[in-house]
Amino acid sequence: MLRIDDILNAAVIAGCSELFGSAPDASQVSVQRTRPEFEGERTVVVFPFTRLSKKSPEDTGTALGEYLVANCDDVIAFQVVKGFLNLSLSDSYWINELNGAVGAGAGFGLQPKASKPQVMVEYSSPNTNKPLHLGHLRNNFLGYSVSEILKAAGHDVVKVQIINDRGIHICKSMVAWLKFGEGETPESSGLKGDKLVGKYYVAFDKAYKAEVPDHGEDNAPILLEAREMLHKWENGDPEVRALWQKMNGWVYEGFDATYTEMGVDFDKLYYESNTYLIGKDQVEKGIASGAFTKRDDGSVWVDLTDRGLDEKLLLRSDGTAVYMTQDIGTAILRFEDYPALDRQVYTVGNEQEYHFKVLFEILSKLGFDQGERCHHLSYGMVELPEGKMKSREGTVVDADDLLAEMRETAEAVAVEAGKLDNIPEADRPELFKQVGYGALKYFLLRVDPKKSMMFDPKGSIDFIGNTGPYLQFNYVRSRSVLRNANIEDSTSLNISPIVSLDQTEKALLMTALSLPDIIEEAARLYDPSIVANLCYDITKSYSSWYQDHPILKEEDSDLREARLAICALCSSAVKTGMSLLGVSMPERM
RNA sequence: GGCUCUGUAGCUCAACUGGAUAGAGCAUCGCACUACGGAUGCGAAGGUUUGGGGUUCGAAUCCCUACAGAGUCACCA
Repeated sequence: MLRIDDILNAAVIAGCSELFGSAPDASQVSVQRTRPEFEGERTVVVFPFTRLSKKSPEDTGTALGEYLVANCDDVIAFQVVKGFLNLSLSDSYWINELNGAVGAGAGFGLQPKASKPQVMVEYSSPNTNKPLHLGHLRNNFLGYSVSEILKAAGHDVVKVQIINDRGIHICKSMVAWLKFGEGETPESSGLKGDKLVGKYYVAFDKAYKAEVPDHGEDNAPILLEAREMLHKWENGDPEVRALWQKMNGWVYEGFDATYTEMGVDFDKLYYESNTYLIGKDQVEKGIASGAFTKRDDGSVWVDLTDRGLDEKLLLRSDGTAVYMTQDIGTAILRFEDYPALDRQVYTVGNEQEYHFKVLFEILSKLGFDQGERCHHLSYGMVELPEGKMKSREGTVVDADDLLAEMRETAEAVAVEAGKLDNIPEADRPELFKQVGYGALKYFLLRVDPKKSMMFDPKGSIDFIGNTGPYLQFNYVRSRSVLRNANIEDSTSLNISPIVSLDQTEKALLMTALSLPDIIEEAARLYDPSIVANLCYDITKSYSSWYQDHPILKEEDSDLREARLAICALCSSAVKTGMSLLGVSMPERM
């Protein structure tokens, strides 16, 4: 909240106590921004106090308003409308805030580094035989953005992913490559490694389906071969392991290229082939401590019915691990790797909500108190106009294709608008990425993560209206103004306290100044959409203000300086906010 | 069937977590126009917040209920 809000909160409580003889509970005090159609900037809702004052809302508001004007230096006037007490703050208050924020420079809105507990964020974690698609883009952008937001809020963040590099699915691709591949490699085919392996996964499926009518689903020869290969892999067969490493290597090269394009990164990688066995020991410990129970058939279960959940299998009767077993092991491994870790955040689709509820309960049951602080960053599916993406129907939107399309669209729009004359040839590819990827990231992140969202590939993404490029365009314009004013370091701007600001300017300032609160809230809720919406609010207000408030042409030098500062603050706040979404802002476009 | 989530303008999304007359963008129509960068700004039109009850000064938001959609409830991952 704004600095003034703390003061107002306290003053309202003190005022009630003095005027009405008893103080309201802190939770009853609500200070919010005044709606633009009314005079003033901050509003106190007075209904809760009528019980104390035993007066009408209007009289209560008036009494409180008079008290606040008398006792708070920055409150210069008030107005009561129905049960709402609207307060006008002094120009000097806003100038002070503006000076403070501009003085903080690029650090405005950011908490000191590592001033809060260490958090691990897991995201991406793809299957290694399918290329990345649109759903992964939402996952990656979300995970990356939440990591950046947590950092900005002062947490030390460790970005990780678990790579699903073993199992029957990998063996399927390997079998198909041996049978049909004729030694094809990324180099020989010119295909990206992940695409090449994906191609053989599809080839396997095709061959398998052809065999099913004659042999049945469970006895198709090619499936038996894959199972045989999985056995060999588990027994460490050197040839199988070598092939496995070769093909996974191709996939990683392909994925890395895509991650680089997306602008996401990881501090540490976990591989399922290294962690899939470690959960069993933890399950054994759980049996010993009484957290889990072993049944007569040898299977192991956890009973969570007292927590409103079900019983869940942790080890099969033959002693082999299930998915949950691995996740328990991996989670505990991570707590061991990072002893200071306060919690883990898992960026995984909402179809696994139940799984993570169970996982966190189990961690608590095993004595890890971090369990109750862990968070499943659950997100909804990205749907197409014709419904869900289905590989069988060929409606999967490939990540690399989409990124390329965004670059091309950015270029086409720039050419169409005749914007490239002043952009050196060498800088253009980078610019098209900034604009194209900015549009895509903003589009995917401005929606509340938990909601499923609609993506229309044919309509593509607009570059006007509430879009990434609109924010970039206004950023570029404000940077241009600052350049023309020869302002290299805006922290040196210092606004005279005698400048008078109009209502539009105060409202704009109020919006931009809320960046620190919004970052904190977004970190608390693990929700980048709040940051995206703030960036839009600032930009929209800025653009409207810019239209009829001359900056460079303003003749009053104090006012000119103040407007330059507003310009600097808005552009800096939006740049910071957008960087938390993984969107980089061009200087020219 | 049990549990979870969602339902807001023609479409895509907001609404400070219970506050004032529910706001933006797109699309439609109109206005500004040699613009400190027009990838702009302003305005019009568009709503019984899925229906029905309830709680209270006050509900898109909380409770109950009906309806619609999604997910989940595997010795799958």
